[in-house]
Amino acid sequence: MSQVRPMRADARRNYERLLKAAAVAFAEHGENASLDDIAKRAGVGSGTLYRHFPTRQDLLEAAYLGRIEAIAARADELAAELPPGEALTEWLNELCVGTIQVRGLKALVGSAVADGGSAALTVCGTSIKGAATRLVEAAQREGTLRPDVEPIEVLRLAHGVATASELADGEGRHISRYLSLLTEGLRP
Amino acid sequence: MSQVRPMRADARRNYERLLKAAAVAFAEHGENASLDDIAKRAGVGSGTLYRHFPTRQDLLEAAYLGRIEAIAARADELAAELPPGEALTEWLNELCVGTIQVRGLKALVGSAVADGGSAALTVCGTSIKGAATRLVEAAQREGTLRPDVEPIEVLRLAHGVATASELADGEGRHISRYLSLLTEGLRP
DNA sequence: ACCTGAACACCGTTCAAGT
DNA sequence: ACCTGAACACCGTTCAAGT
Repeated sequence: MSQVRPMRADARRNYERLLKAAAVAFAEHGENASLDDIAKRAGVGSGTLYRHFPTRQDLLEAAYLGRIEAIAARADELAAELPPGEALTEWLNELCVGTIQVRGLKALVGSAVADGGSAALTVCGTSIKGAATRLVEAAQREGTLRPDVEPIEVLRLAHGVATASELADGEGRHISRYLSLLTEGLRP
Repeated sequence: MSQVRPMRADARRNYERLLKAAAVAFAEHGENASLDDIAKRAGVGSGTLYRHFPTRQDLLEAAYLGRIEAIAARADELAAELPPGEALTEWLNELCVGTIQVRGLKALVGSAVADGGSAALTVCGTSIKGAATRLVEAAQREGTLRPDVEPIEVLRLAHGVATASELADGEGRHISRYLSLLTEGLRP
C-alpha cells in the first residue's frame, strides 16, 4: 500500500470539480459523455482532466464510487433483515434497478464484473464482489442456492438480466419478472 | 409495398463494394468501425456511403443480413430434427454463440430485439422474431415451456445470457451453462 | 508540482460541383 | 440519378509554456 501524500490545494479543488462535473455529464449523456465537455464544465483545462484521470474508465469509476459503495452497504442491511435467499434476490433486484436507472452506471458495473486482469483490481469491482460473495455464500449455506455457482457468476447473470430488461423497455419494469426466472434456475 | 426499381449500374456496384468493405470492417473493429474507413476501403466517396446507408444501423443490418437469415433458417432445420423443447434450446445456443463470435453481430441482434418502434420493423428483426416464435410456440404446445412467456422475451433473455457469457470470458465458453440455468427457470 | 490551452489526428456528416 | 471530396463541427489526447 503506497502512502498518498496530500494533493496541493488547487489540485484537490480541480479534482473535486471534475468529479462533480463528470457525475452530471455521465448522468445526462451516459458513459460516453464528452471528456472535453466535462473539463469545460469543471472550468479546467483538458490536460488537467487527463492528469487526474488517465482513462475514461478511471473517471467513471471515481464519479460513481459513492453509489457503488452504497449498493455494497445495502447488501449487509438486507442480510440483517431477511433470510439469506430473499436477501440475495432483493439485493440483485436493487442492483439491477440502480444499474439501469442511473445512466452510465451499467457500463461501470459491467466492466467491474467482467473477466480480465485489471478490472478485478478496481475499487468498484472488489466492493461489489465482496457484497455478492457474502450474500451468495449465506444463501448456499442455507440451501436455497445451488452450491456450484460462484458469486461472480451470479453478478454476471444479474447483469445479463439487467440487459434483457433494458431491451424490453429502456427502464426497469421487467427486472423482477426476469430475475425471478433466473432465481428459479438457480435453485438447488 | 413500394416497388424498387433497379439501381443504376455504378450505384449497384458501389452498393455491393460498400457491403463487402463493411463486413470486413465490422468483423475487424466491431460495430463502431469507422464509416470513413469503410468508404475508403470500398473506393467510394463518403457521401456515397451515406446515400446508400443513411445510418450506421442501416449498414450494419445490410452487411449482416445473410448471417441473420441463416440463423433464422437454422430454426426450421432444428425443428425438423428435434423435439420442440430441445430444438429451442439448441437454437438459442447457436444464436448466442454466433452473436458473440461474430464481432458487431451482437449489437445488431440487440437492437433487433429491443423495444421501440422502428427496430421492430427491420428485416433482421422480423426474420429472427419469426424464427423464435415458431420454436417457442411449439415448445409451449408440447408443454416443456412456460405458457406465459413471449417469444420476444425469450430472445431478450437469451441476449442477456450472451452478455453474461461475454463478461465471463470474451468468447462463448459459458453459454450452454448459463443458458441451462435460464432453461430451468423457463420450465412450466 | 500542477495547470493551461493550442495543436494534432481522427471521425461523422453535409453539400456544392461535377458527370 | 448518382458520385466526389472538400468543408465543417466535434472529440480525444498530447505537450510546450507558464505559474
